[in-house]
Amino acid sequence: MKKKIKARSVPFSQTRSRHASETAEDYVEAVMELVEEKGECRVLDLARYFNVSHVTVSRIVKRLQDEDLLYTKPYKPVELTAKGSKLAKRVKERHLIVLAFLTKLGVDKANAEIDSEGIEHHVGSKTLAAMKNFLK
Amino acid sequence: MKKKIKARSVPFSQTRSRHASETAEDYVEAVMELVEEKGECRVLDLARYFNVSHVTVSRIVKRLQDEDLLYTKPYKPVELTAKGSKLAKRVKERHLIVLAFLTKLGVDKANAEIDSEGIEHHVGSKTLAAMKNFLK
DNA sequence: CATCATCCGTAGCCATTGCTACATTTATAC
DNA sequence: GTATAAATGTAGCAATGGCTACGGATGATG
Repeated sequence: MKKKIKARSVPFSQTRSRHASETAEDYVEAVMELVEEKGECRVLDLARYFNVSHVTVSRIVKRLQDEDLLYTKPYKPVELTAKGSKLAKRVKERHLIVLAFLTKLGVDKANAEIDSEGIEHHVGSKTLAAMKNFLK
Repeated sequence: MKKKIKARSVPFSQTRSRHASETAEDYVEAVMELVEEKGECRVLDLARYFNVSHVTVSRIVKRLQDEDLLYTKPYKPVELTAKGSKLAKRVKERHLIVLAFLTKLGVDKANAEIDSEGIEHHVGSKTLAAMKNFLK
């Protein structure tokens, strides 16, 4: 009486790389925000933003530079590449939609902000469209 | 003209432990499902379920046993402890609510299943309540 | 231009979650 | 009961993201 195990679809296939992608999304979004807020984005700004040490930031920035999402030189500010900027805009737009969606759903501001930051990475295009539609 | 960097609230404070908790939630839920489906849950069942090697599963099972969520002995099936069972029920209920919510929102079944698996871990009690309310 | 605080990089540690390769145990078949 | 297949464990490697400790670079201030 053997039953086939139904493998979970996409989300569980590559947990580690998924997390890395989420990190990338968070970082480009943060860089964009910080540049808007104060003109430039330093490693320490990101460290404070994410509540991690500057070492962690610096390593991740290095990786994202290898992925052509960020650009920086030693002791210089962090900037978005064209690719990073494009991603950041998409991420931020999606974030704002999720936030507005949760708010309209009746979630208070504080919780909507917290949950939207976690949820946003898992909202596919179909779900995003449905949220947009709900907002209209 | 220094601006204070607004630190992001909870979600970014402890990325690693958050991911570990998500893993715990996924595993207890999977064990519960697999036990329901085929009477027992083996390491290899979980490996197929999550599309990872049995080695990865076996190490995680060991950790979750240390956390008193699972119980097993070498070469024996994996079972939920009372604590694990309680968590699994909560997780599954939340999962089903998120899935039903996305479906009612107009997302097709396939995408609702994919996205709900990612979203569920980030749905706080307030957001969950709002989703439940929407379903009524 | 020297000093000093701030910023950033490097070294090196740990935990988590992937993996392959190999060993061992358990169960099945003959 | 023995051989074989399947399941599980163990060893050891890599990538990612945490950290502390330390040292070098930058920039502001006198």
